[in-house]
Amino acid sequence: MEIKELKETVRQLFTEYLRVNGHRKTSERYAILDTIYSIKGHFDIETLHDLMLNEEKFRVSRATLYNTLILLLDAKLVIKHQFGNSSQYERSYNMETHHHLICTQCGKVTEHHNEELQELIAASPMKRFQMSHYSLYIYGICSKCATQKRRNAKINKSK
Amino acid sequence: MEIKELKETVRQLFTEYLRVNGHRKTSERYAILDTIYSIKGHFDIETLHDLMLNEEKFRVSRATLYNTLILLLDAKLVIKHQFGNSSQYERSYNMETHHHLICTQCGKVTEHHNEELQELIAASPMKRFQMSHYSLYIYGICSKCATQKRRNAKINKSK
DNA sequence: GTCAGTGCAAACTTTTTGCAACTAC
DNA sequence: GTAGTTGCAAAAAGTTTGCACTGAC
Repeated sequence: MEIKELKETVRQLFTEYLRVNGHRKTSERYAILDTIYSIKGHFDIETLHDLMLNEEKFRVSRATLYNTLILLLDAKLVIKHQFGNSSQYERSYNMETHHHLICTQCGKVTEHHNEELQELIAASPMKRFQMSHYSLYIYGICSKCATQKRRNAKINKSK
Repeated sequence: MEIKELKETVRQLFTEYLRVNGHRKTSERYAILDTIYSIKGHFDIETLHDLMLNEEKFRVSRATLYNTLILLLDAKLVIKHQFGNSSQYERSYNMETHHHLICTQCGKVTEHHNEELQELIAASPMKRFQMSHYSLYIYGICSKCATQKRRNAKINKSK
């Protein structure tokens, strides 16, 4: 799906969500949704705020960002992660499910695809619990940090 | 393993960790470790602080709790979660791997065991990434909240 | 005796809240 | 016109930091 088409679709979904739940259609809300669906990876409130200001020349308060994100989470158009210090968000409509590799050394987050795993998690039988979605965070050392570590070990050895 | 035996083991592991890394063996550190290994589920700093004060009659500052938890994380005797508002911690030595079911309605967290899933995740091939551990958070509605929801829906209907 | 570790309070960061002004309906 | 929404600033909540004092080595 093209980006323009995608944005149109989520905009419609959001409109429907707002209608059903009796919320108002404000320009801020649509501008936020639009910006979010221009971002490929994760983002936090700070980044979103700056991006809207610089790229879209649209200024919204942080309070509105927090408020709107609650709606978007509820509308299932965005998902929330909590690695790092601040909450991270990510667009979720039409996104392939993916898992997160988090480097405990440098904090870098990369995506990891594994269909077999996805299916097994989705099909995992849970007593008395209705799953809506899930997050898998895999912690470890990324290749860059591993190389660095080996290099440091070598230096220390030769000292 | 009995709880007393477990505490003794982790105490030895921690001692070894402190020795190797040139840290001092303080009564605070051992008291914290001991309290943590008395807690079965998750806890946050606040809870740990109160528990030490009330159960063990041991007063430590929050700063020391944060400092010590960094050591315990590094020593792999504790793992950290980030659901909810504050960071959650959990003892990790000799613990069965488990996944977390998080109710998006009431925030309640329960454990979920699934060996097949565990093994598949542990064996999942990842390019250029050395996994150390992982966390699987499954979001949804717990049975209690689901019942509540059905009840509310019924009331609204009959209105 | 020395310096890592501790407690305390202040600082900082992220998120929430109260309120006046605004605007979608 | 009314009530939901916004922006702002203040407050709250969680975590980190600076500094004087303490105690492990």
